[in-house]
Amino acid sequence: MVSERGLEVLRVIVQDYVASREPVGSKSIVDRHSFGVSAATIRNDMALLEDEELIAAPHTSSGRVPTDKGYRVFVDQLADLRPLSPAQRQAIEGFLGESIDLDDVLARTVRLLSQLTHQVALVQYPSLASSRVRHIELVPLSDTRLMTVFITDSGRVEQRLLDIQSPIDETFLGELRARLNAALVGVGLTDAAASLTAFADGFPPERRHLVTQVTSTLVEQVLANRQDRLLMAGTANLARTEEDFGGSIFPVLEAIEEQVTLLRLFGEMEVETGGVAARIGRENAGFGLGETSVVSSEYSTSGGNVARLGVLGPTRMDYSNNMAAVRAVARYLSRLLGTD
Amino acid sequence: MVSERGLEVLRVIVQDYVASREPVGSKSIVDRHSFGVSAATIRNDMALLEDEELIAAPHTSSGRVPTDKGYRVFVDQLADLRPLSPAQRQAIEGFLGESIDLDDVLARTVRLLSQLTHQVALVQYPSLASSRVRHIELVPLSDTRLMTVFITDSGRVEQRLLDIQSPIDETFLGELRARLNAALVGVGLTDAAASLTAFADGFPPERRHLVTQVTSTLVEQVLANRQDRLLMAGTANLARTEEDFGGSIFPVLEAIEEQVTLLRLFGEMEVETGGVAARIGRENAGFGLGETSVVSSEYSTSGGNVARLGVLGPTRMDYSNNMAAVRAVARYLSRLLGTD
DNA sequence: AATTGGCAGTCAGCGCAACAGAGTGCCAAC
DNA sequence: GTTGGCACTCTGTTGCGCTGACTGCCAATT
Repeated sequence: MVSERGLEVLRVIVQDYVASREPVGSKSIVDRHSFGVSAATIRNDMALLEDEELIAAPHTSSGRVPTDKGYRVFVDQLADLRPLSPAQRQAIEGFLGESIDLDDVLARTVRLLSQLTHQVALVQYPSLASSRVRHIELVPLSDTRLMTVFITDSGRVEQRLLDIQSPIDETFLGELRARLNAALVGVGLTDAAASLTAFADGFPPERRHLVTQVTSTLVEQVLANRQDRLLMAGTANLARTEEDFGGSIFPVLEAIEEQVTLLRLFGEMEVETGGVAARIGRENAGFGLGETSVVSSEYSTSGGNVARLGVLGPTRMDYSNNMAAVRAVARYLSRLLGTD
Repeated sequence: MVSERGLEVLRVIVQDYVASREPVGSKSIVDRHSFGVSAATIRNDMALLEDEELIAAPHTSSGRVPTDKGYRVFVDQLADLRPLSPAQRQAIEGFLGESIDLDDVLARTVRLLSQLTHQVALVQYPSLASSRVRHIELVPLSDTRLMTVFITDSGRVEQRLLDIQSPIDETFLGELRARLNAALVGVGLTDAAASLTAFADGFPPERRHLVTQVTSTLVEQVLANRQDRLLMAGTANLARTEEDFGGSIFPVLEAIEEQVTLLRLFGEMEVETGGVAARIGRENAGFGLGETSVVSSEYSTSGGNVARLGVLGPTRMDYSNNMAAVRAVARYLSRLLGTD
């Protein structure tokens, strides 16, 4: 069994390795940290840690490096998430405080997060599964063009253009608008599609065609809204930390472009201590990201929607700092969007 | 002076070097191409090409590599832009043909272009400097929330949310909407901001506050619209071609994230032969992209707006293929958006 | 004047051997 | 449980010589 001091040794191995990118040996541990014991003792502890597969030696005679399992223990038991400094805190508030609308808030958030962590930052748009229709607007642009605008109570707005055959009858458009809103405002997105498909039935045959065109466009908009989107920033950090990705960042860049992968990954993350979750190294192998870790947390909006935000980087990353930053930003964002 | 055959030698050096990534020597040239002369003769030609600084030798005794100037001559005089194959052409039409709206067209375009060229693809949103206001819509969302929607004749739609103090008077809102549209529809974006600042003067003092709030939001939207945006795809290709970027793709990823840089670069590009322009290697040094080339072309929309689209990759890229692809996509896109 | 074969010279890349340095594992002693 | 000591292992570096690829030049040829 690994002793108390053994875990402490694991902690400094993780810390030193993350800081220096070099395998850490028993000698350098006693030099840099005051354990009050000799290098030989540390060596004994390290032998135990190696038995538990928490650390490993790249070559027969070199220092040790944390394994994925070692990082896991570090994250779960050893990392101290000290709160951000007041200055950092103030930076967050100052930076996000000036935002105009939801898009702007999230765009600022993702940049902020990448600056705080020096990693690739990810922010998921609030999932709209549980949000409701707030308003539907039909705007005639010309004789044969119509714009449909679709607004949810989480502040998301989506518009689409629509070409129609016959010239638009303004009066009828007003009636259609009123009836659409009457039928849909307050309805959850999951049910909205169903309501829409039956909607045209209540109209006289000569109107059906137009109404069906409009409702099917709206159905598309509902479905498009359900698909989550992802914002990203800080991809240049991948080049900086390239060696840590086992030689090539190609699969990482691919996953980033293929947002679906990252969304699935987010979806599999569970909330853990302090609301911050981490997926480490090979735990992501199924996504082609075996040398990559993701740290994420949930945030919530006034509508009761939840979404995730986090950072992605090499397995060898500064978990303490990144988890603290993710937690702080998630909390602040929840507060900002909650008092809506 | 460089002879006719000398230029032919330059062409095969560029082609072979791009294909193999290895300096090409006189022997391999006579082996792979039928010049009908001996290696010594080719060597004489190569000596001349070197005098003109069109090629260079990495080491005293190795094959030659094109210089930036060599690529420039290749692009301007030697590259044959054979049209795409019917199959490729059909792929373009099939892929872009199904698009729904402007956003969707451009998103598909950029992905298509990166697939055709295996490089990072860039598509600029149509510059709105020369486009006009088509419609303004004010949508009350609740007692104290208003959404402003701003539509241009190039099909761009932008919305913003607005909190106001006093409850909204629906009738007045209708009047405001009508007067805004009367004053602005058809006005160019460059003049719209000016019209808006004076707009509130025509209203009674008790209405001024609300009107000013609305108009200043609209001014913001006008200005935001003038800022060009850029879509990108295929960044994973940077990892594939990494060695060609002098070791690190960091500055490239940085420039990509800092869209302003790329937009300035686009802005400096002149149209050349066949409508396709290229900026090669050190010509981009001012942007921190000294080992990067950009191939781009213009496309136009029905509103008379023009914007650029292109690809970005290492100096050592397949200019023939990329220029042909950029030209074809730009032409097809112009046709698609022109018959609007 | 252009082309050619021949030949000496240059340099990168590779394999090999030797070496220094860092770190471990183990053991006997405390 | 802890410590100092010692033999052992392995990496990374350096120096050396060799090979192969190419060039540059020259004198001969067409």
